[in-house]
Amino acid sequence: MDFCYLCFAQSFVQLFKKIIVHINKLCSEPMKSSNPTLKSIALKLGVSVSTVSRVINGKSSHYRISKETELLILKAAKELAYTPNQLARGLRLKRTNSIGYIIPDISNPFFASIAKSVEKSARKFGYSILLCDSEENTEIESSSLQLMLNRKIDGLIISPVGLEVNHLINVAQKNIPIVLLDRYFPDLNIPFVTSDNYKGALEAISLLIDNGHTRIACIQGLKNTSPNNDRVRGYRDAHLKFDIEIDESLIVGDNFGEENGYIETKMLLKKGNLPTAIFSVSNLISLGAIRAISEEGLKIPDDISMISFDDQPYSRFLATPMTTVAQQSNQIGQIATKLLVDQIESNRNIEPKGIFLPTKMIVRDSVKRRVNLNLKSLG
Amino acid sequence: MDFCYLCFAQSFVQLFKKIIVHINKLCSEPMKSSNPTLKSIALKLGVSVSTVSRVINGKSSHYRISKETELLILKAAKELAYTPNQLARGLRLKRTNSIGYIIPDISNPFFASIAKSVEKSARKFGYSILLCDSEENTEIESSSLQLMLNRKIDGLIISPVGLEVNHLINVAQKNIPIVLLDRYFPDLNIPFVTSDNYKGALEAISLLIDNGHTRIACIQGLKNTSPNNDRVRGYRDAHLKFDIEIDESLIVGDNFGEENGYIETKMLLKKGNLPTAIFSVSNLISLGAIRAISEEGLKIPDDISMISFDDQPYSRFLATPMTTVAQQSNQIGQIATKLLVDQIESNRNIEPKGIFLPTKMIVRDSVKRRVNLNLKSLG
DNA sequence: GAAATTTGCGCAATCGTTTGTTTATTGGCT
DNA sequence: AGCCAATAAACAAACGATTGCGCAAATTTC
Repeated sequence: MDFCYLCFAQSFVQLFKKIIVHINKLCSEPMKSSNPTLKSIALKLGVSVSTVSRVINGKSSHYRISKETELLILKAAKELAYTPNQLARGLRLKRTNSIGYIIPDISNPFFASIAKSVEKSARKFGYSILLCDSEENTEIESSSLQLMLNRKIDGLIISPVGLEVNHLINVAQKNIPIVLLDRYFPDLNIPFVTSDNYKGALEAISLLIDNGHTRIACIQGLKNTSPNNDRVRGYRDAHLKFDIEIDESLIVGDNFGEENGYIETKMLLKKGNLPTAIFSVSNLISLGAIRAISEEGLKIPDDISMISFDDQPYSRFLATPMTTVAQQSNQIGQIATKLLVDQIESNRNIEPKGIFLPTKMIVRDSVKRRVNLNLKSLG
Repeated sequence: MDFCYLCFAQSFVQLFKKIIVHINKLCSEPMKSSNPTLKSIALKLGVSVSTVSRVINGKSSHYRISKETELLILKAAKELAYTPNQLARGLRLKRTNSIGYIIPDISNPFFASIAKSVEKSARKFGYSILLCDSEENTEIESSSLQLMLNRKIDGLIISPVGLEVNHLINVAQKNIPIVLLDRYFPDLNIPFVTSDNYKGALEAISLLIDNGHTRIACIQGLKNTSPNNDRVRGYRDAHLKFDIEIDESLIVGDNFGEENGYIETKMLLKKGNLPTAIFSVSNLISLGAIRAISEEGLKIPDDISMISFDDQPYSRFLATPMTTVAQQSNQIGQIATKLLVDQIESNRNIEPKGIFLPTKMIVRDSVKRRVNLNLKSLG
């Protein structure tokens, strides 16, 4: 093995480069007192980054790090108040411990209380929430979803606007866990959690009919969303069950907001042949309806009876304490989160399933008993 | 320069290693049809990753990329539906376009409606929201904050619990933009947005006094939070202004929840020497107070008058339409977000400032005019 | 026709972690 | 003395994007 100038020169150049790099590093080091990283701990202790990482992640024994070194590192980590950079972690691990949460209106108390339980459960499971309010707008929903995907959420909980589903199918196909909340798609094989809206509506209308009402208006929410569809279906089937003809002109409205309730009620009351009762499909609609009714100088339930979906803390304190169909918003949020986390952590070999939670009729004073000739003749 | 076996062997080994690595790469390539990255575009087109990055970021001209290459890359990006991995981006850029948002109770409609405007404004400015509900618990607040910092939020909007501020000072010292919302700390030099709670309360109590009330109970929210402090201060100063003695036993309660309102009202009503009016410091407290009052068989305003802080959509429809002090929740959220984004994008050479938004008295039917002997004798 | 400039793009380091693979050291055994 | 195994920790390659610097080839200039 003779000495060789060429090779020597080459390796010398290599070495030189490395030295330069090193010097640069060292020079830039003093500046970087900002955030403690694995590197700063490693540097301080003269060990390697990997060793620090292993100790911090509690893998010392598996990688045979000596107790001595371990304690040293742990101590330094505490001193520097080290916390791992979750961006870097997420990048490497392909797992961010965050879940996306998209709802149509966070200011709607119904969604707000669900949001509370979702956030709480998620936190319990160690996940953070990335929030988006879609404003019942498919485009906002879709673009926000994309943003969340770019942020590499581990899963998605969404109350979709519902008119467009391609972006959701897309997510499911990418094998990203997803749970629908409140609104679902019967044709899609995506797990969901919602109230048994059909049964809730059926009971509500039955109650009205039992009390002698046959002309019952239904103020709808957003058409083609499952809660609305199911509630309207319950409305219809109750009529069928009691053999009462449905007056299609009494099924009105097209969104879940207060304005909708107000306008539609106004119009109902201006027309002749008044309904004797109103079935309002959401709490916000009810507020609008109440406004219209009181503006027209009518009284609930004397002039017109009313049942509202969604129970709220204030429902019992309204001018006429409202008879409502209560949903278990707490449960909905909790179960949805659990379902999602299960999917995430089991690498989704779970069969997607839909869950319907029972509703509860809360009878107060907004329904008046009515002597009804039609029913009598039926009997 | 002679030939040298040792050197040759060494470099040969090196080369061989590299080749192995390369083969591995190539073999793993077909698997990776998952998410399009800069690399996959680069590979497909036979250009370098950097070139793709520059084109995608619209820096083609600055880096003299030919129109031809640019179009090719743009086309491929569209075909593959490329979207940048925000984790990687954030890691490199030290900027995530996300802001942390911590509130004590998202199910409280007051906070829910602020949340709505915060989310909306943030989205408008191109930021995503990381949400946390602290449940009025300092520890949850503090640990969630740490989590958000680890996720490298660009800034923080928080309605702090308020009993402990070290974690907030910490954030400010790290030069991370922060805006306090609803609750602020007079002693801390941190920007905030809140209602003029003092003036709102002053007006409310003045209204009550004008109507002949002198025994006015005040049901407080969480002590030592600025909204509570300022409202109670308003309560006191109104008494001072009208030269009415303050009965300390009428200032009760200790949190913003419904239960608190219920219990404290119950106790007030059980004691002798009833107050003639109640000033309730939050909407939830009012609901509890109403519950207690109706349970005791009393009527608002005939038996007892009431003014509540926070106006809600339902306030006007309550059994007795409630006279309230309305806050501009929409504005609060918007301004707080704007303030934060300004800080973030200007590298915070902005002088921290506090903003007080005016409240508005909404007079309804919950205050009864009262002939008051004390006042007469005063006059 | 050589030198200087421009054009077009690639190399390689970096952000902070994680983890499979090496390397160096030591002690034990024959 | 020589070999093997165990121990303790470092090396280096990812994850995906950004960016300063540098290098060829093509073009212009003198």
